[in-house]
Amino acid sequence: MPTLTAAQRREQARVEYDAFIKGCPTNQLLDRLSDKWVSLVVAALSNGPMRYSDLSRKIAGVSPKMLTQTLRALERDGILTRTVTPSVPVRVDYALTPLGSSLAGLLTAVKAWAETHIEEVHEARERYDGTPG
Amino acid sequence: MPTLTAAQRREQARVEYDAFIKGCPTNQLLDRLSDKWVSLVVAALSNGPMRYSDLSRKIAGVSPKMLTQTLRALERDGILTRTVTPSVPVRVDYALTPLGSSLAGLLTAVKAWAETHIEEVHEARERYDGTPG
DNA sequence: CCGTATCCCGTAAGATACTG
DNA sequence: CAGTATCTTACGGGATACGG
Repeated sequence: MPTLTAAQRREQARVEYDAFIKGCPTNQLLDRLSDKWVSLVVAALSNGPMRYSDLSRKIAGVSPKMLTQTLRALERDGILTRTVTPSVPVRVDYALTPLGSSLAGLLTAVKAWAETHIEEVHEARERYDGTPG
Repeated sequence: MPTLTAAQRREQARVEYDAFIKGCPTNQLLDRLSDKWVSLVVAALSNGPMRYSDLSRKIAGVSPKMLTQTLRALERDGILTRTVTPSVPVRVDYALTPLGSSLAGLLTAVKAWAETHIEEVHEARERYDGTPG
């Protein structure tokens, strides 16, 4: 392997990395799951099906755009189902699939971890911020 | 409660939401954890301490900026420690704290979920993409 | 070797208005 | 009610060069 610039090495590393995650799709999915709205939507639905307006109310501050975008992505991945009832007005229900439920369990565990350890994190931050140097 | 515009209601909802996560800091931490680089760094360190250059090699494609930024944030939150050995050249080791290790366990579980269910996700995507309308 | 500092750009995502 | 369409803006994040 000849001499490479830092940029070339980084580029090559990225290509190898991309190739790697084709065989080991962990990082692809981790990427998808590392999304604020995904966590919130899945957590919200873990208590049972919800309508679009229910979700937009529960996940306060979410714009219709992001909510729809997130719901579509999760539907595509088989995490949740979208059920349209052609009444007037239209009614749409979102529910976790069994696949989604199993994921919700893990995200709930992370949520519980946050609840349990938030004080330690706060103390760590004060310690860190208070350190002069 | 008087009539509010959609914007006003959204604004108010966001304020309440912010107030809510002050008492229930779950979402704050979830936000922090919902980061691609956080997941990768914590996962990388779950096998033991690593030096800066080790991390930048293992987490292929990461720029020095993002790596440092992520490491500092996690250090501040007490997730990992940064140990400088004043040799020449300088040596810096990063290691998970017990707090970080407990988190790593959960993230590993999510990672395992991804590995287990990636095929289902792929099938779901093909089904979704193949659906004409 | 371990970063910091700077520039810069693409895009994620919020606000807003409108439709079936 | 359940979204779509459009504009705009902030900022995440990459490239690069340099300092301790």
